[in-house]
Amino acid sequence: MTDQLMTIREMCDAFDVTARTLRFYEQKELISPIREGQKRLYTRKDRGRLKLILRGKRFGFSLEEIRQLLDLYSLGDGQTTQYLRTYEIAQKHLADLEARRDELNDVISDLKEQLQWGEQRLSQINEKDVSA
Amino acid sequence: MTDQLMTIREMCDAFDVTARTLRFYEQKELISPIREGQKRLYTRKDRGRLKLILRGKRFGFSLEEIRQLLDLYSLGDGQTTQYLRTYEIAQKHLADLEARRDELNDVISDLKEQLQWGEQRLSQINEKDVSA
DNA sequence: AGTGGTATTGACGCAAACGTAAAGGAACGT
DNA sequence: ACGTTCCTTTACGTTTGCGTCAATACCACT
Repeated sequence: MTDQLMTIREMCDAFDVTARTLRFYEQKELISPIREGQKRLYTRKDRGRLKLILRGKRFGFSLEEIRQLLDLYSLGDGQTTQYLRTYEIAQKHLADLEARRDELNDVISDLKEQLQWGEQRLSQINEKDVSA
Repeated sequence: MTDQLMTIREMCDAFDVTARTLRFYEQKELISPIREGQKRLYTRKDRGRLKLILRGKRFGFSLEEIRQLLDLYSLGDGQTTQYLRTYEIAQKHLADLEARRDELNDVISDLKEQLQWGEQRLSQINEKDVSA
């Protein structure tokens, strides 16, 4: 299985984060590894959550916002009582993400235009250099 | 024209930021409004830059990174000596942005799956309620 | 018993990105 | 002249997200 337990060091190497970071996330209740005596052991679930945390950070979410998002993925076991609310929140998040993607596409288009404009200027300069 | 000059308050209202934020960005040389006596007056150019700043923040860029991106858009006047370096930086940013968009699309797909899964659970519950 | 490697819990430090007074100038109406 | 409103600079405070010791503990060798 992929249910391999990993030490903190293995996690650091695998995800390119420091041990301090992992303990910090744990303190903020973003992940909750098993304790074998003193040592922490990270499960597949922890790895999944960490992956989402790092993703969230890349998109400018605060750790607190990420914690809320993580809760979305951690149901399937608990009662469905609160699920309707969660569902609505998730819908909003989805809309937000899609808006972000659209905006990101716009930014990419703009940047590409700028670069093409720059390329033309560069080629003009090169022509000058050659003809001089 | 849209070359209307705006006061700091008008900017705050238009972009939903505080005056402190605008002054802070100015101190960091992200924007550079005109000075009429004591007061700041923001041009169309300033508004364009602010828009990009806020966009950048939404995607998790630091202000320092945003400053570099802004420099891309503000050439066309200065020397092209440094442009090659800037061009390379821009290429990297572009690749980064496209990777982000792809990742964002993955996240959106995942979330949609989760939601559909949730919808099925909800409809099952509703059936129970009806048959009870 | 000593040495080395890895983990753990504090605790303090720090940069980024502003918030929040404090104190004062400039323009305006009355 | 006075109060009000809007802006200014200066400067200290705060939160987030970790970095960086310091002291301690566990385990494996030798």
